[in-house]
Amino acid sequence: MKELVEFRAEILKALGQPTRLKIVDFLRDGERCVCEIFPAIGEEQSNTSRHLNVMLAAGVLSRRKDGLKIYYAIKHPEIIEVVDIVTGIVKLEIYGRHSLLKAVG
Amino acid sequence: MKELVEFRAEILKALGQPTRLKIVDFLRDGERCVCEIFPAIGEEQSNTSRHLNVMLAAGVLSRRKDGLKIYYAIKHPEIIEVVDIVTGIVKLEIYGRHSLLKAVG
DNA sequence: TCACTTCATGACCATATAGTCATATAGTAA
DNA sequence: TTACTATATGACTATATGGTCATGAAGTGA
Repeated sequence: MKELVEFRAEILKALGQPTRLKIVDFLRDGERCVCEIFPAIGEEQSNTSRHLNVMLAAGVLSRRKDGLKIYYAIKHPEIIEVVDIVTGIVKLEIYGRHSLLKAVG
Repeated sequence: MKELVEFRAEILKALGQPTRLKIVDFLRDGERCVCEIFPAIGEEQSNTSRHLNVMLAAGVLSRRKDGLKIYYAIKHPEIIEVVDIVTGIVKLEIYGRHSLLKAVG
């Protein structure tokens, strides 16, 4: 059986890729079909489909079928929290690096 | 210049690997030197060193030298938050899957 | 039936990653 | 100096990943 640490890593890894993060950002306001997602993030449909599947498998997204369209949504609101906290950390990091640059040169 | 989305992905990716997650878990209580970390997580010294470097570069860990030893610590308390939230999500996921298994057969 | 739309997937390629082993580097202490 | 400890890194291997292009599968509607 898969270890807890591997499940945790799988979720974080699923979120730790620029294209997938863009998808999560786009899904913030609610579910969207693939046909809306891939133009919004500027990626090919096939590539988008693969990334959606990675996040679906990790438990990051959920999926709903409606006729021809397949709607993906963020599965747990906690995912948004995680992404927001990380965004905050990045801002701290960037501020820190800029201050350092200023201090050095 | 690197995009914000890439910084965010870098942090999440740095956390999204079982060996690195074990390191973060071990560093919860405060800084530790490499010589404490690698036996604690059961990995080789060289491999541990590489993973520490990945997290250092991503801004997940900080580093402090003291004589021969190098102490690593979690750089931002928010990292712990992220990891904890993800652990919560995993528990929801595992519960969901088990319920499904029970419901199915 | 046929044409069309939406999404998933097979085949493939280039690159990245995790890990191992041996070695280099830096600091300590005799 | 020499010997030792702690950490980092070069060289390498096997596998994973992200992406593209072409095609398949499923649903819709004429």
